[in-house]
Amino acid sequence: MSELTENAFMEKIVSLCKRRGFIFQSSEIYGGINGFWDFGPLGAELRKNIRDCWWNDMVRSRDDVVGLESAIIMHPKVWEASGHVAGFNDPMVDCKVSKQRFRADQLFFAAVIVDGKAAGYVSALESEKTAEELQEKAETFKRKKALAGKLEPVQARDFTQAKPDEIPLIPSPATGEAGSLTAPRAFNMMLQTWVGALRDESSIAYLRPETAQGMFVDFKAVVDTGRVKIPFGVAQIGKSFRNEITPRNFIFRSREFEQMEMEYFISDEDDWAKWHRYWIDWCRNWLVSVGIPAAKLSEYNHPREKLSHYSKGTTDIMFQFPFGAQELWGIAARGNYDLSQHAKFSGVAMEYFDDAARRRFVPHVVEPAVGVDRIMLAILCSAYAEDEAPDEKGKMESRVVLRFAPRIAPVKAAIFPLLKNKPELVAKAKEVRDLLRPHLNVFYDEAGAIGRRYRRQDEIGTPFGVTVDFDTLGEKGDELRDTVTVRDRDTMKQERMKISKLLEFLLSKIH
RNA sequence: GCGGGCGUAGUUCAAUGGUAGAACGGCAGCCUUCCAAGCUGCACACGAGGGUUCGAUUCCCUUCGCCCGCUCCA
Repeated sequence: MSELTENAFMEKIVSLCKRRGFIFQSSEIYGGINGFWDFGPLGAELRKNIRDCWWNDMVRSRDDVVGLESAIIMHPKVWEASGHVAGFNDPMVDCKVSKQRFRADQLFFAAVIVDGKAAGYVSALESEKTAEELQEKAETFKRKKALAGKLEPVQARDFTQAKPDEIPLIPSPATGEAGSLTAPRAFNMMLQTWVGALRDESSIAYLRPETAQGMFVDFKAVVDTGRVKIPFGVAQIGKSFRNEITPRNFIFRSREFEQMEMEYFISDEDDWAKWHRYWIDWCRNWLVSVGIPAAKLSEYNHPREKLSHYSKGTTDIMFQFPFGAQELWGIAARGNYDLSQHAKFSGVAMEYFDDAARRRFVPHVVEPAVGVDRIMLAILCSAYAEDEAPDEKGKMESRVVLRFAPRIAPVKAAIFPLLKNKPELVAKAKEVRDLLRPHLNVFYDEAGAIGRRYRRQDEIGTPFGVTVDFDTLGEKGDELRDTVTVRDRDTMKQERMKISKLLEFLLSKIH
């Protein structure tokens, strides 16, 4: 696809999601708020299905994974231990001309002083020889300006020490020209609030930027009570918050999002790479099981030099979004960094005692982390299709259809009376609805021509349409009495079956 | 956060310095024996705030939001 059609494709997804009640801009009546989304009736169903599938497959179907729901707001020290507080408080400086951004404490500058008078400023980024670089730049500066006199040795300072009246005079390391640098600003990606009656430094708390820390902080509690044996995992689904500078690409990057994370604890002597691979494969298979085509998935291994010092390896499962291949699921081997950090900060030993080996150790961890929102978007992008369907007169017309995997579809089956002005059809159709409703999310619709009703369901991805017609009532004899037609969303083919077989049939297709 | 583009019914679009139309969609009714049929009726919009003006959806400013490109993504 060309760039234009990729963008057009996204716009179709966005407007379908709005039109059919999957996704709304948050607070729309007040003009909206950037980076937050609401999920309408069908969106809420779709997300519930995503969460339920994950939870069933990740937790309930396994002997070695247990669930957890930790609080969104935790003790502020959690985020000091995890590194989020320090990592988020770096003051940053923007160059308005080059659009580059620098950490203020890594951007150095010095006044050029000739014969005791300040002639201007030079700047350089932190390196092994920042001082020499500044000295050389000062000499070049003096030569270019043809200044006579004695150049004093430069005194390097970092940008956090720049006085407000100096900032406009300091050249950008990117352009060499002064006047384009902003004052240092702190970019703290954590949303914060105050807990309790007082609003001061001591009452600051953060909305979690990831759910993972809950599993680490509660590690001992789970081990002591959960009857778990290494290797084992702790899984959690929940909202997380990051004050993203640029939320973009619909729900791909937002400020409030929902994560599904699992920390798989293994022995420090176990082969982490084996488990890393195991979970990458598990995640890929799971994605395929919810209807994401394997052909749109790829893997990206983070290069060693870019990994955090504690990380042994991180692999992202990438999905080919309309706006490019982007991270969908990150599988990180985090060593024992997190547990060790919490042991250090809390003073509580984060160890596991291996009864068989009579040995105590800090487990290592492999973490598959994914967002409900990104999976939802990947599913929507994978499912969207336009094909041809015949109209009443047999003429081909284009049809919009969401080809959701049945297990993920918000509505599993729609129930229709062929005509709504025939009370017998309506009554029978409602009977069928009531038969299925305790087991499946079904939708009853009698408004409009039957073809229109099929199309409406196509657009929201309902895999099956069940129609009650005159044959159901026995118009053509007992052979067909109490049979209905079941129409397949993708093939548009119909199959007639006994109402008594209907539930069994649908369940077999859906699970 | 920076630069560019854009904000009109649910959606996709039109028109206009004198307070807005269409198509599709929605709802109700009639009709209709399987793929968006037809007829009738109904509801629904100028993102927000300020300014200029006798009068602003239209011009200007601000703001919010969306899209694109940078940046960011620990």
